[in-house]
Amino acid sequence: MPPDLQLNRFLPYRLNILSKKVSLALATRYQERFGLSIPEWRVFATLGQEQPLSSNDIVERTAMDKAKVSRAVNRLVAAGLLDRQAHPRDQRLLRLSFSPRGRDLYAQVAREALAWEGQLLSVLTDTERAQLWALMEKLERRVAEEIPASVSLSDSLD
Amino acid sequence: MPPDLQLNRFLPYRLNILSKKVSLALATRYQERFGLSIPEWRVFATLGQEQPLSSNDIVERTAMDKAKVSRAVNRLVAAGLLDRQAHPRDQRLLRLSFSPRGRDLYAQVAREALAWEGQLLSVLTDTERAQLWALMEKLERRVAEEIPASVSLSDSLD
DNA sequence: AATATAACGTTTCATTTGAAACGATAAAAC
DNA sequence: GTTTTATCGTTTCAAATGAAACGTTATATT
Repeated sequence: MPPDLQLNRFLPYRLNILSKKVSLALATRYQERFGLSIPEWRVFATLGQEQPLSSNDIVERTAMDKAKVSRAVNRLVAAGLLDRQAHPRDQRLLRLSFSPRGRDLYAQVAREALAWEGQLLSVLTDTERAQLWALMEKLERRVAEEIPASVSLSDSLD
Repeated sequence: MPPDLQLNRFLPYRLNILSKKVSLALATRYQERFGLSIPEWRVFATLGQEQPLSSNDIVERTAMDKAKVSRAVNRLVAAGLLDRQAHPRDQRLLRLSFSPRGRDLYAQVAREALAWEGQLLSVLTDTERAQLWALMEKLERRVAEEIPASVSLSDSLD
């Protein structure tokens, strides 16, 4: 008897679809309004958390691979949105930070991203939001144990 | 004052990371054990739900674009895992179904996928699982309203 | 019926991707 | 202090990607 795999009740599948829809809806906005690609937005948002960061810091925080980060950073620097300096004590590292224009743009994009998230989450009560975070954290911890140590998160996924 | 966007409390970001980890953990298994790429596995799993299907049916059900589906189907047919016939009443459509070997392989892969999902979900109680489905469904319905009609889900995402 | 329009799946082609090689710098081993 | 090993970021190159063009078949319009 074949196993009964119901795709629309299969967590990896549903998670992929939901994540894709959310990313797409949001990406459409900041691409059209701010001219940022997804990798660029991710670099940007990461620097919004903490500055300065090296490229490698961004790789670790975003699960993008280092070539992709390198390219996104180069585009942002070329666009005058980031400043790139050498780290004074370790010449291998970059010290990436917002330029004045970058900081302004970040403020705009972040404001809009938060507003958008608010609209999305408005279908959930406070209790449900708390549940959502708790569930996602449990799953994330569990799946981290499942991932073979040899595999990098930044590996290709489809 | 800049908006306070905490990335690890920003749903699109966390959803992306979780989905990526889950897909990666699972993909690693069926790539190594069964030689299936992610697009191939998705075609396979879709046919596991219902047979026969046209390529276009698979496009709609998986949110992959039609070129990707075309390629995955061709590889699976070449590997002797799928049968491809012309639809009797509409020559434009394919009638895709498992070959005998494909059906056997699907049974194996599906069994393993379900077992793996079971391990993942074992960190949640029955109540929590029910919550998870309910929350994901609410979010998915909400985000569907947000996506501009002009944008296709199968568009590039990163 | 003849013509125009639309739908399906493949192919083409320019772009994106990421694994691996690379040069440059720093840390570790000896 | 010299040599080896490791780390950081860029570049290279082959493979994957998807938008658009295409050939084929079906449907709509006239």
